[in-house]
Amino acid sequence: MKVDFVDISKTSSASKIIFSALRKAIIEGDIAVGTPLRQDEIARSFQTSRIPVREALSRLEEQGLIKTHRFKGAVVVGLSADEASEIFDLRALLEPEILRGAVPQMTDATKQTAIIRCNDFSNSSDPLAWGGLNRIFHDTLYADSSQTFTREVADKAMDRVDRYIRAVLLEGNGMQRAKSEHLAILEACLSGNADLAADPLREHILGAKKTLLASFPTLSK
Amino acid sequence: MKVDFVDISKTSSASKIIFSALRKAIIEGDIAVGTPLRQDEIARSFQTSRIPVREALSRLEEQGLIKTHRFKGAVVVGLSADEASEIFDLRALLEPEILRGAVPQMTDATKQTAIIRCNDFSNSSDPLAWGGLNRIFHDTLYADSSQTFTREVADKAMDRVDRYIRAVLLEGNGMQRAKSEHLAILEACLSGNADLAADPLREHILGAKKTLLASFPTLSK
DNA sequence: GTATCGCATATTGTATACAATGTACAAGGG
DNA sequence: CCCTTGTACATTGTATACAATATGCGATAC
Repeated sequence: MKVDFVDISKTSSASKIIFSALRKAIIEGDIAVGTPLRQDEIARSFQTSRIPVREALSRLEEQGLIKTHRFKGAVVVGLSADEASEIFDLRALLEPEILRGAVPQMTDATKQTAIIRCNDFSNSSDPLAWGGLNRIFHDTLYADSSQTFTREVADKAMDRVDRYIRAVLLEGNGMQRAKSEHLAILEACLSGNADLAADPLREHILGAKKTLLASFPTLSK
Repeated sequence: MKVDFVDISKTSSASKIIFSALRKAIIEGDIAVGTPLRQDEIARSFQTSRIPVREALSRLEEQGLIKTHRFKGAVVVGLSADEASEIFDLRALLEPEILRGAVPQMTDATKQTAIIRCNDFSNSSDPLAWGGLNRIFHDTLYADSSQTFTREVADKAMDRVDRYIRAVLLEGNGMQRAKSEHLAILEACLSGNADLAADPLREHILGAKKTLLASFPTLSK
């Protein structure tokens, strides 16, 4: 008899499942900014009561992805141009630092994966997948960093702007530019020179910010 | 008739009250690392049911202050020396950047407050108050920064190491040193030179990290 | 017409009740 | 004696029920 053993203690509770699903839907832009999240409706969708839904909403609010008003419910939070700009500046501060720590630790396996992920992104012809592939590539670069707390922070910062990045990749030459910048960052990582990799990453993020801000009026409508 | 009008929509729900109280108790070290948080017990303490308690615990876990295990409950999370070290590095990255943005915006009122807070800290003879006064001083310096997201991140980073800082201020010459370093930072801020202020702040934080790590074996027991 | 009030409905916040799971300890078999 | 197993208790996870509040609409007074 063959059994796929799973650690049952790691199976998710309803509230965690709901949290993850809502988080994903929000950051990917599947639930538009300003959309009210009705507890009852969500509960029915997941076939549960409102209790785990409320716990998921508490977590989401703590992440800043939604905002609740007492007795009035929760709505998806958006960003002003200034807020988006600030978050990109924060990313430009954090991620190069993470990469600087990750590069010296980078295993060959990770390097191979990074190459593949970079290609996946460059070769994808499905615009809906670009946002996810972009994020996966970045995450792979940071994978061997031991700065777990900083990575979590960077992750949450990314969560907040993810949907805007997706939008930007779709217009203008955003995708074309990202491709070539990714390639430059990747090569620096493969060469093992951390400082050499951190700089283009910083420019990559600040460049994305500029592109985003230029088209922001169109996005926030 | 005179009435103190309050915005009732801003009154807190039970879960928010419980969250704030537990958060404060945890970061100030009043609840030791590893302590299990019993829902029933907390609910009785606040005279509520377990529902709002669970929502508060969800928020706390999302902040990383506690960790829950399915069907086994929640415990207060502590830090290894490495993790603490990493968070100080993050603070050393973030807070000087926040200060750099805040100094040019700093109002006279804030400057006056900062002077007072600096004195409050220096003159306090109650060791139990040092941790709080230290944090208030830092917060005052950042008050006029417009980088709200970054400040929130820095706040949460501070939450995670707050209790260790309190411990460090109590031993050795930690307090003496903090006093003089605060003064140097304050003066740079008052002079209006942001770059001049950011550097000693960075050194202040990295110095605290060093002091902390030196006494860490004693602390984490 | 318009402004206010009162009520019906929708929605959230919380208490209570029950089900599922972990834990500790005693009973029994080897 | 040691190991396993069963069982009672403690604790968590979730469903249901109820209370508190918001919202929209029609009635009424002016």
